[in-house]
Amino acid sequence: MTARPTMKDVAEHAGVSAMTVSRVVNGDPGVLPDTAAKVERSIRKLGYQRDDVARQLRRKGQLTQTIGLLVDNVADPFMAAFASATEDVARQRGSVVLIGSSRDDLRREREVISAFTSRRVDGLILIPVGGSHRFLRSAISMGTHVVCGDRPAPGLDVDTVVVDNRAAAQQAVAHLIAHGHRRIAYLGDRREIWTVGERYAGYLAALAGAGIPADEQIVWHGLRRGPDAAAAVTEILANPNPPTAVLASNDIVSVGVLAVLPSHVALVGFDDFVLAGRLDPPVTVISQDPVATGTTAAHLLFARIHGDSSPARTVTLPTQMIIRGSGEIPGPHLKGP
Amino acid sequence: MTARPTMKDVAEHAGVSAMTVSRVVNGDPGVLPDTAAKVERSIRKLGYQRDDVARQLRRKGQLTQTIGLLVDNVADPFMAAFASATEDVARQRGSVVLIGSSRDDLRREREVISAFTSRRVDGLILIPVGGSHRFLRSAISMGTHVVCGDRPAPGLDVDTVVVDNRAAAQQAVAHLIAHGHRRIAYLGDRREIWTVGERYAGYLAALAGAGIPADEQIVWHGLRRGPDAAAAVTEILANPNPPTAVLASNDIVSVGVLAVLPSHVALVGFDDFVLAGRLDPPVTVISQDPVATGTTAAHLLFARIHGDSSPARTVTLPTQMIIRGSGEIPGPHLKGP
DNA sequence: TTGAAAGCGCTAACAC
DNA sequence: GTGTTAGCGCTTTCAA
Repeated sequence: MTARPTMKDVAEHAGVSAMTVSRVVNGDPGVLPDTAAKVERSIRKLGYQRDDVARQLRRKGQLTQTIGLLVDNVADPFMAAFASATEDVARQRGSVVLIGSSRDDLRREREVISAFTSRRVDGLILIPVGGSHRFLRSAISMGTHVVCGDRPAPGLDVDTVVVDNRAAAQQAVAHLIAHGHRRIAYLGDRREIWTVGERYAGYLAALAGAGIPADEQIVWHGLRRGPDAAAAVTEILANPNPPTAVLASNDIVSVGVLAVLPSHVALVGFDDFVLAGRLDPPVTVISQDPVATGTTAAHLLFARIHGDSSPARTVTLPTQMIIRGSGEIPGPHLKGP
Repeated sequence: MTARPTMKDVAEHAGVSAMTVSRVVNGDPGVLPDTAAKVERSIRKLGYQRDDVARQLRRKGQLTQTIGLLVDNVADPFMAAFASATEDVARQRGSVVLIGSSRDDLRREREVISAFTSRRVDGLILIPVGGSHRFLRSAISMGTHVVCGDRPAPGLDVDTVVVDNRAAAQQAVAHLIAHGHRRIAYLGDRREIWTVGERYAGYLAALAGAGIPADEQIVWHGLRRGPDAAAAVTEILANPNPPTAVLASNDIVSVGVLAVLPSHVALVGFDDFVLAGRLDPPVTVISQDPVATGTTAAHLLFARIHGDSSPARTVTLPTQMIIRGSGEIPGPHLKGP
C-alpha cells in the first residue's frame, strides 16, 4: 500500500511548481502544451488524483459539490424513485449525494443532517419526519440550502414539493360515494405523517360533504406494515355494520389489506404499485409521480445553490386517479339506471 | 446569511485558545469543567459546528468516516433494499454514505467512483457493471477498500458477496422438468450482466442434464423493461412448437411476462416481488435476500477499513425457491401416478 | 490544564 | 507562462 501522492510529489517528478500542477489538474488556461504534457505524464505515472478535501478547504465560499439527501427509508419504492431522481439531477449538476435514512425518527434525522452539514454540503433535500425542524435554521442562516419533498418541514420556510393529498383523498372517497357506498372504512399509516394526516382530512371532508357521519369504528390509524393492515381490516369487517368500501392511505396498507379483503368490498388506495392492474379485481389507485417530485426538488435546490434568493415557494404536483375496477365495485346505495 | 463561525471565533468569544475549543468539541480529556462549560456556551451562542473538511485534511491517515456506495439503479427494489442495508451498517459504524448510480454504464461508474475517491472515502461498496475494473487497482493500492455485492468485478480480487445464481436457475429449470415440461423458454435481461449470464448458464445446464436440446427459438436476451418482456414472450408463444414453461431471469421480466402469459403456461422467476403470491396463479420464484447481501458487504468493508488484511474472500449467500403454483403447472410429459 | 507553532494539500493573489 | 507566498480550519506536537 503506497501513500497517496500529492501535488508536490507530482511537481517534483515533473520538475515544475505545485501551482503548475494545479493548473493542469484543473484544466486552467495558460500552461504551455509541452509543460502540461509533462505534468500529465507524471500524474499518470504516480497515479495522482486531486484531493478534494484539501481543495474544498482552500476554496472557501466555494461549493463542495456535495448535497445531502435525507429520506425516511431508501427501501421504500416511492423514496427509492425519489432518491434516484435527485441523484440524476445532482450528477448532471456535477455534485455527489450523501444519503441517509431517518426511519421516521427526528433524532436520527438530526444526527444525519448534522453529519452532512459538518461536511459542508451545499444543500439538503429532505423528506422530513414530523416534528419541528427549527434546528435547521442556524444551518440555513449559514448558507446551507434546504428543499423539502413529499412533505413540508414544520417550522421551516423553505421550498417544498408536494401533491394535494387532501383533495386527492377527497376525490377518491367521493368516487366511492358516487358508486353507492356510504359505509367507507379508512385504513392508514401514522396520522402524524403529514401526507397521511392530509389524506385522512380529505376522507373526512368527503364524508362530511355527502352528509355521512364519520364512524371511528371503521377508522384505523398507525398501520406501518402489511400484516398490521390485514389484521386491522379483518377486525373492521367483523363489525356488525361492516364497511362496503375501503380507503387505504398508502401502497403498503393497500397491499396488506388486499391479502384478506373479500372481492365484493371496494378499495381505493393511495400510491400506485407494481401489478396493481393484474390483481382481481384490478386496483383503483391515486397515483403520484415520485420521479417528478424528486426532480423538481433537486432543481429547486440547485437554483438556490446558484443564487436564487426569491421567497420560498411550494410546488404542488398533480395526482391522478387510475380507475381499474376495485374502486368501481357498486355499493348498496347506488342509484342506477 | 452569517458566515460560518470557526474555532478561532469560538476561542475569542470564550477567551481561550483554539486548541482548547478543539479539545472540548472532540470531548478530549484534560479540560477543566469550568473551561469546558464556558466554551460550550460560546459554541451554542455562535452556532458553531466543527468543519469536518478541515479536520479531515489535518488528520491525515485517519478515516473520513465516509464510504461510497455504487449501485446500478437506486430505484430498483433489489438495489434499494441493498442500499438501505449498507446505509444502516454505515450509520452504526459512524460513517455517512455517498451514493451513486451507474445505470449499467462503466464510464459513468468510473466518473462517480472518481468523485468518491477524490473525496477520500474510506471504502467503496459496488454493485459493479460489466467490464474491467482494473482502474480501481491504483485506488486500492492507495488504501481505498472495495467490496462487491450481487456480482463480482472482473479484474479485481476483492471481497464479494453473491448467491449461486447458476445452481439456483438450474434447480428452477429442473423443477419445471420434474413437473413434466421439456419445452422451456428462457427470457432474460442482458446476458452481459454477470448474474444474468450465470442464470442462463444454469438454464442450459439443467436442459443438458435432462437431455433436452436447447433451442434458440425460445430464448430471448436483453430484456430491460416489462413491455419488452411481454412482447418477447408473445412472440415466442407464437412459435409453431411453443413452450409450456418459462424461466424469467429477474423480477422485471417476470412481471412483464405475466402481463400476457396464458395461465396454462408454467413460470418460475428469479427474484421475489410484492404480490407474487396474490396473482392467479401465485408465482413460484427463486428469492434472494438483498438486505443480507448488503449487510454482509458492509460488514466485510468495515472489517477491511479497520485493518483486516486477510485474503479476499467470496461469500455465497443462499437462495430459496418459493413454491406458489405457477411453477407447478403440469407439463405434457408428466409421468404421474 | 492550557497554549503556541507548524503544517495537512490545495489554490487565491500576486510577482516575475 | 510559471513560480512564490500565504492561509483555508483544524489537529499534532511540544512547551509552559
